[in-house]
Amino acid sequence: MKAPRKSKTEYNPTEIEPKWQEVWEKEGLYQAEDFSGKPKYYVLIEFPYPSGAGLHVGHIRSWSAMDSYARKKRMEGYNVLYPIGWDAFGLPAENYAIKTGIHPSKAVAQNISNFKKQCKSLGLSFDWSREVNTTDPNYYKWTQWIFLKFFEKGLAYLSDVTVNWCPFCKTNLADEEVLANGTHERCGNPTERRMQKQWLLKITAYADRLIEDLKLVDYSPRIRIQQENWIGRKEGINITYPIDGTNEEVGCFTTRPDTNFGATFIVVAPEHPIVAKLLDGKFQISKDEIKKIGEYVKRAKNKSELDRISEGREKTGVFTGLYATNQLNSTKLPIWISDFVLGSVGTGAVVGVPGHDLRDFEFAQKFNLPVIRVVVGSDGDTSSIAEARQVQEKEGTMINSGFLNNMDINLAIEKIMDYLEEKGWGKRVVSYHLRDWVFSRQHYWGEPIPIIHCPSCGIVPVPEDQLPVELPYVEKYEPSGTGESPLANVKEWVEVSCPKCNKPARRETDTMPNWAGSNWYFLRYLDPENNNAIADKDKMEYWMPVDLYQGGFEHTTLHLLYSRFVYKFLFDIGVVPTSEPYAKRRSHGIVLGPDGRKMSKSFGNVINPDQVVGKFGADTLRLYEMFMGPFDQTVTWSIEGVEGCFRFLRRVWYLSHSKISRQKTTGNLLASLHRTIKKVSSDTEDLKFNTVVASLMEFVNSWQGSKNGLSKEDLRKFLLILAPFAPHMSEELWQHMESRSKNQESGKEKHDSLFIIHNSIHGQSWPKFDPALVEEEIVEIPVQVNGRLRGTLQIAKEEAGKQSAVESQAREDERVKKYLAGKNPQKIVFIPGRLINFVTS
RNA sequence: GCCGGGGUGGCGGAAUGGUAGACGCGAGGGCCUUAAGAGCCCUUGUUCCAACUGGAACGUGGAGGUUCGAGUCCUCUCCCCGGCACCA
Repeated sequence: MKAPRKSKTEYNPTEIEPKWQEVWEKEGLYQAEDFSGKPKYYVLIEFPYPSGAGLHVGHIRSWSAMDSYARKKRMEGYNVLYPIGWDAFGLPAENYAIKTGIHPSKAVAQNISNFKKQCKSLGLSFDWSREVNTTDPNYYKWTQWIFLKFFEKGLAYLSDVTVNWCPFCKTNLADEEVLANGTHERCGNPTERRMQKQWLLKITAYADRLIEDLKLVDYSPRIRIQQENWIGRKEGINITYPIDGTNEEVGCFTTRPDTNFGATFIVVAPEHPIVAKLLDGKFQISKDEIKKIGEYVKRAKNKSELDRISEGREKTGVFTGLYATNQLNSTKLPIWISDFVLGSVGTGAVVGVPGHDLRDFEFAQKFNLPVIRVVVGSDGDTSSIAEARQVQEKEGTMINSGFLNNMDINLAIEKIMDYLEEKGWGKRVVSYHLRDWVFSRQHYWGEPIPIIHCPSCGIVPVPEDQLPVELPYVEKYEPSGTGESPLANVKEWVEVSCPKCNKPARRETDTMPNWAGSNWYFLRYLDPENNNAIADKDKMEYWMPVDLYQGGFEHTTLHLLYSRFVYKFLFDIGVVPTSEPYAKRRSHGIVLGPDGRKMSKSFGNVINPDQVVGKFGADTLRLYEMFMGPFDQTVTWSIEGVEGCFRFLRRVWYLSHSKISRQKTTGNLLASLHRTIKKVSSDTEDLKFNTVVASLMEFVNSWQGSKNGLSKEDLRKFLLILAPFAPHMSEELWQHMESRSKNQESGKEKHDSLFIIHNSIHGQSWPKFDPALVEEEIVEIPVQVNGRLRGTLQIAKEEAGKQSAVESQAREDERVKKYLAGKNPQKIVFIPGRLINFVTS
């Protein structure tokens, strides 16, 4: 065949890619249409924090995969919404401002423009007309509005919370800023914990619904399980123990009341109310003891992370001198104080059952408290107190437990709960691992909390018509040094008059956490310019819920849970139309550097996507990111792999110019095309992008190996299924074909994009496969003797379904004969069209 | 410790309980070329027996089990990664 002109055979992505990006943008190809008659499909990716480092190849993995998915959906006739925006509040911008004096908004704008440029150079089909930015006052006006609604409904409240404090930097720290050894990541000094008034959101009020409604959505199992575990719902009972010689009692939460006959002590947290009363001298204990207790409590409360880590699990504690009574068996339980009991968990007090709980056992050992065994495990171990191995069994039988004896523990749990409730000694309760959500930050670069503190009226919400409370422009971003946000230093902003009584008052100077803006951004895409509401109701009605939400595993617990909570709240107050925001959630694995380590500047293993695009083009990069490995698993970057994808595309380019037949596509190649259409269709739907790419490659291999090549009609079909994965090249080749055929007809120059669906003569839409062609004419049937492969038959499709035909032909095979050795099989397993197995023994 | 994910050639990885290793990379050989590059063709799990056609055994972290048949299902166990971590 004649070699085509060089310019046509040379695959030059850097030339064709920017060209089509410009055309697509000019024609607004990816703008979603509100209220379109087509079925809607909302694909959501997690909007990025626009860091100074630019796009990470990890972003690109997720976004180009979803881009392919969105493109395919469009080609199938859906009205697809695939938007992007910027989650631009956050510490890095603030730290950068402290270092350089450059205002965060300026740095952020710069980073966004860089991100945008990078996105566009990848040909991602985002609807840029709906771009949102959490730091835009028109956006955060609504973040603040949501807060006011929470406040109005009593779900936002102020409370004393322990915070991480760096005494050296004089600032509060987020948990992420405190290293595992308890030091501040920036300055390396030990951090402390101290109490501070903070705003909290009552997410615990939604705990049950957040679990329950997981049934309504399609999340992958591991995501669902992680959410359930994070919420950590536990059914148990609060048992009360009267304190001897007082009118006081102490309540302990437990999930294992069956073991209560084995209780030998009670431990309360240093924060427990009874401790304060003790120190106030409300009970009859000596001054010396009070002093001792006071010292322990003080030490425990001030204990820094560093101290706690260095102590490990070593138990500490102090005896209060008080005893409580276990009303079940009238045992006296000494009351101790120890910091292994957390004030914020359960009732802040635990009943010690050292025979059946590891921590209680360690505590008992340390302070010589008795250990009683009340459950026998399935191993029949009844070892006595002295050698008691600590056991936290899941099943077993009760002993030493009065009326519970010989019962299965699960039955015993029910029985004793009934009994305790009947006697008025306990009350069934549900406890959660989930805590209320601390919603204050003492930083500059966040949404101001729209609250005013008035000396006479107290806490006063900023009236809605005064939103947004804009972040003032400041000169200094350094923390105030008192633990307040830098905003506290902006006198003219802080000092306002009270909206209620008009007297002088002060603004709240705390700002919201990074999560605030990202809780509801997917709603703003639906109506980004709206000044009267979060978004127009009809638009939300049309688009919600998000059909597919795709993001990283690291956001499974926090962001996903928080945003579901906020959305449910908005549903309850009638703002949004559905009870769950995301119909389907899938997560992707992270991309590691070529050395198998997490990409990081300090390792020098960061892959710069711009360089890859510059060398190989966006199509290659996108294809490779999907080919690397299973979408939901961690993958390692490989430069050789990128080259392989480039080679593949170049081969497509070459074959499209050279191996085209005037006749219809025949035989294997035709069957291969239809099989590929089938595979690409279903695997894309299942987000199995690595095998999508593999099947495209497989097809191109058979194209290359074919005698006559593809017909033009079938080349079009191939380009259509390639298009979501290599959009630029597909469009270029498509247009090239169009102009060749149309120039002959009409000489018309401009042609419709491959991505526009209309019922043209070429049927520009996602191609359908012919089921008849997908089936092989001649199939291979493996023949086994005793489950071992001894031969394969080539047999016509319709014959392969008949046992008689397959069996007789199989018996003819020399090797099969040899292994049967003249014996008649005792059994023949025949799976029609799949396999035959002779069983002789 | 708890929860989750994973372990398959030299490497990344395929595989509705039914021919393990698709596809890509790497490697070896050949063609093309003045040469280099690119491209094209062949080979490529291990071991052994054959010797150019082929055949056998072993083989999916390990040990058992279910099954005509197990990478896939069950039990136990080891290792790696991620998250949480004294949560009663």
